[in-house]
Amino acid sequence: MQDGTFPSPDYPEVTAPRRDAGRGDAYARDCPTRALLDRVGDKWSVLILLLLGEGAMRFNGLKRRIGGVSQKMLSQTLRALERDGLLAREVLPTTPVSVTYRITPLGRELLAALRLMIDWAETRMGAVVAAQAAYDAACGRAP
Amino acid sequence: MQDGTFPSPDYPEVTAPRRDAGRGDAYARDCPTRALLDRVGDKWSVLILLLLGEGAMRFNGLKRRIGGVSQKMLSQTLRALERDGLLAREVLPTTPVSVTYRITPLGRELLAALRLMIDWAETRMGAVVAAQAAYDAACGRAP
DNA sequence: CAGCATCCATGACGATACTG
DNA sequence: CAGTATCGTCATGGATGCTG
Repeated sequence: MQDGTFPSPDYPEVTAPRRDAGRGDAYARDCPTRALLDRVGDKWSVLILLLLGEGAMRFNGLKRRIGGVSQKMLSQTLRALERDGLLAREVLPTTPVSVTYRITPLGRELLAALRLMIDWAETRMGAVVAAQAAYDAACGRAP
Repeated sequence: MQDGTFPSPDYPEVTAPRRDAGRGDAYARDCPTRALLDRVGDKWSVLILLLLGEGAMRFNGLKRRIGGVSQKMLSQTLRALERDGLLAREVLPTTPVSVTYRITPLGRELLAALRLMIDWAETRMGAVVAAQAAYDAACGRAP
């Protein structure tokens, strides 16, 4: 029971989050960077790209490796990443069908940029956590 | 009417998004990287860091430059970034008070990593949009 | 000027059940 | 195995009004 229109109720739009695009915002937010950050900021995309960076995987393989993702979110995120051209989906005509997901060159490019962020996080989030503790000590419950 | 407990209803937690941290997730999601991606993925943080990268600014200055942010989100995001140690808040005792926000060295580090992502987006999001169009043409409404 | 408090709409996400 | 469909929840974030 589907009339065929494409975007399902919660289909993630990548190009334009459909804000007030008419306004002349000083710093436009429907720019490519915002779209990328939306994708990268969601819960599973980066995890999936990281895993597929190690090698191609099947649906349930990903599900097991991630462990904590619902199959709704997994398939939804995979479809979005495929649509973005960041990964490729191959259907092998076995019985039952097996589907393999593989990162594309474009996805690998993004992953490289992503890894710099990840490296920064792993070396410097300690400083961030320390700053948070200092902030909370000073303002949160000061005597 | 506030009993003094710190986290307000919608206070952004950076360290742990309060998932099922008890589970032994194969790929833990309450890692520093996830926390960073949550911050970076929200709507205003990156924009604010970029603006403050150009120079210190006041509250309403930021609000004007961004144009589209509510002051709730602006102050909330600024407070979170300050708590993370990514920017500093200085109160000048003028009349009325003026408050200046300035990026910290830590914030500048993050901004540098961020800029690589932004550069990637600006050069390669064209390819992503093309992939989306191809995907939609093939699956969305194919004859 | 620089915020905080409150209400409310949307939508992201998870749980569950069902299919080829 | 690899999904789709549906429903409920809860957080995100915008609008509005008030304060020092």
